[in-house]
Amino acid sequence: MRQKMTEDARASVKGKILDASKAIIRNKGLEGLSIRAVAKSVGFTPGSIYQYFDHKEALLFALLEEGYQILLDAALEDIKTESFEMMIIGKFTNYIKAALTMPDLYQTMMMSQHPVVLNKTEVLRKETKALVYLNQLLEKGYEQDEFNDADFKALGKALWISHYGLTLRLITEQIKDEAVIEELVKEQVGFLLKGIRN
Amino acid sequence: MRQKMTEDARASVKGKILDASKAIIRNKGLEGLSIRAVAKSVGFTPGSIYQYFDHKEALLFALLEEGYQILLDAALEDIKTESFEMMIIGKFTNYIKAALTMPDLYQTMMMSQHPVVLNKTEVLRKETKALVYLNQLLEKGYEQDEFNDADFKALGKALWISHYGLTLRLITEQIKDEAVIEELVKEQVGFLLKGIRN
Amino acid sequence: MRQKMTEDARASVKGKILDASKAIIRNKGLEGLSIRAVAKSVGFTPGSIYQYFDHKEALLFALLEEGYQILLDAALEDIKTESFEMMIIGKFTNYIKAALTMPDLYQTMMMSQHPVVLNKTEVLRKETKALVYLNQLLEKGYEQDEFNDADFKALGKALWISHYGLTLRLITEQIKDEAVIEELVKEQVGFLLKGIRN
Amino acid sequence: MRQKMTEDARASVKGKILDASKAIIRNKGLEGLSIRAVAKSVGFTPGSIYQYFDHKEALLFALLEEGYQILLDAALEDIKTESFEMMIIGKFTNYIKAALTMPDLYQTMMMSQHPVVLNKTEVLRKETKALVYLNQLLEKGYEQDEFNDADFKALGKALWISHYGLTLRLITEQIKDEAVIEELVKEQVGFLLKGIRN
DNA sequence: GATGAATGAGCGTTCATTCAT
DNA sequence: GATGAATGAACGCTCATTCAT
Repeated sequence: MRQKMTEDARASVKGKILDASKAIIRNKGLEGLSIRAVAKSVGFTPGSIYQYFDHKEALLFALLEEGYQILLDAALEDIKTESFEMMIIGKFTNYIKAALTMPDLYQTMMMSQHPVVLNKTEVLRKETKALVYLNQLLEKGYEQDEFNDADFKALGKALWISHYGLTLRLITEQIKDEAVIEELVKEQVGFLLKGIRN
Repeated sequence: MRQKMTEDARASVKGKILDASKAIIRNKGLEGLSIRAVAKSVGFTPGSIYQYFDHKEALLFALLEEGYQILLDAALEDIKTESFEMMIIGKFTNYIKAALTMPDLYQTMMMSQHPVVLNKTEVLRKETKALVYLNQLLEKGYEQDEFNDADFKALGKALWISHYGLTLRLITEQIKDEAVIEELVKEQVGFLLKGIRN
Repeated sequence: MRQKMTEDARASVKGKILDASKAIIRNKGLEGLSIRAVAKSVGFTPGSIYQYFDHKEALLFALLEEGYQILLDAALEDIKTESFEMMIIGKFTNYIKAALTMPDLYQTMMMSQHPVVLNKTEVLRKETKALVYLNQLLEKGYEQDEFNDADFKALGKALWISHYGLTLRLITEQIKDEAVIEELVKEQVGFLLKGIRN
Repeated sequence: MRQKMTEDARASVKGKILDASKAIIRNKGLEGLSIRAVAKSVGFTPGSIYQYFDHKEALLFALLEEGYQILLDAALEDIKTESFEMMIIGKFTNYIKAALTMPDLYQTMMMSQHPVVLNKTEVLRKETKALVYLNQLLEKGYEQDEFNDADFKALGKALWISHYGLTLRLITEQIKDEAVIEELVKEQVGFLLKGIRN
């Protein structure tokens, strides 16, 4: 019982550390994230952080893990729309908005070559969960006569890669206007679905 | 004459420094690039590097400049093909191959928010040279009846963003097999042009 | 309690650092004072100094602060004398002796144009504590009929400036003989008070 | 003959180097004076400076030499006044104004402990030329009944030391208003001569 | 006489990590 | 479990000076 409470406490402290880290990244960028800075922000001393995370890298991992969850949630969140195309557009838009709340983290995660991270983000050799879900959407669109027959797996991948490029451009070019973003998503998805629309 | 020889020598040393820098980036990543490491690699004292580059940033700039030129050359290089679609695919493939020879540099360049760099890479608000060129290709395809009427500017942008996402995925997922790459480009471009092909 | 002990230890280490710094300045001059030199002298790694002082400047500030206190104490120290003139001479002499124990520091402090330092040393636009105190002495001398009426504020300032010039000459010309110093102070003060002596 | 022309040319180049150095000191302070900076400013390369000055120190020497001459000229310059007191005040004022045109150099010169420099600036053990001249003035003032009998040597020294302190305070406190300066000199000299005025 | 590339030594500073308490 | 002092290794950078050309 005591054990369990301790576990909870541990998790809660870990959470505090992660939150502080995210705030630091938001304000000073990834290079601003130092163990010292995190410790100071949580009211700890540098050494104490190591009670919760073995290395700085472990902390970063946890951060990426969290970030990944947020993105996934954004993509899976239910959306009421008239058409599958609108739904896809809506989901991508939500996903992008989520990514834009943590640009540095998003870039780091999506470009990490660490096997554990890659395992979740890889899209060319395997499939991300989000990608699987996207394919299902396309197939349902076909079943309900919104789309023509097509190689939905390949199309889903093309859609994903396409929106990935867009997300990174939005981050780098610091475009935050939501209307503009939605318009860009619409265009990008529009061109890709143009050939299969009924 | 003497002047010019000196200029040449200078340029040659600069080249050596840049080459060493690229090698370091290739082996240890961008964070491994330190003035000390470069100096050691070319057999200089750290201070000597400053005879050729004012700051570390200046060295990085030169590196990006070089990289940008290589990419541009790859994209503009003449290609003999039967169709515009094949040409676009060929050019993207060449561009991507070039990018893959300098993955860290490519990422750094394309994600840099430094105004001078951004000025060359920006694509949402402005247009890169490569993008302008791509649009011309599409229009010519239209004039020669290969493509339907369409918003070529928007389509060009969509193509560019799409291949950009693909390039970054190839880098991150470390896919180097040229056949695979060409196949992926073909697919990606294929979906985008599907709707306007005659 | 534990807190306080730590505080003490900290202060003691800080003291060690300051002492080492003073020794270095004494032996190699102000330009010889480097974080590295200080660290080596106290048996630390350069980085460790930063646990106690945020910048090199902060270390220098602390040094000046200490020096300033020593000077002030020397000037305010009680002296038993028959006359106010002797008291003034005695105080100046003490002050100068104190300054001569830390010549570089004294010069640095008195010539610093840093606002925080200047705030304590400025004498033409404002008044130093020592100067205020000197004026009081002169006025008491007037009340007790040792001095004539005069513009005591201006006279105090003249006395201060005068002894300041003397102190710097003693430092530069490296005169350390206390008898000589006292004689010089006597002369200098003597000429300035000559006109108001009763 | 050729030899002589070369000597002249040498001197002229030296002069150019000295002028550039002074400009640098004026703009960036003494710490801004680097061989590189001087070389750049004269259109030379660093190495060339060493053809004219053996070390940086030699360059500094020459600078001090020049500065000393300027101060001396300022002090010896003829002044038409009604009284010796006014003349002394005038000469000190001129001297101070000259010093204020080269504050860093003045401080460096007056605080240098290098024997060659000290030989010219020493005032406690020996006498500067300016000091000898000041004593003559005081004696003439006595001969012409403006002043009482007194130890003129000591008084001259006191005057010199006093104005020296004032000059350094003016530099440090950055007071440049000529009216204020003259007033301060008047006061300072006034108090010292008060006791011997007829 | 001038060049200017190169050295060598040094500077202030930062940071992940360790470990005795 | 937490502390926080200390390390050790690195970083970018500056400068007086030398010397082959």
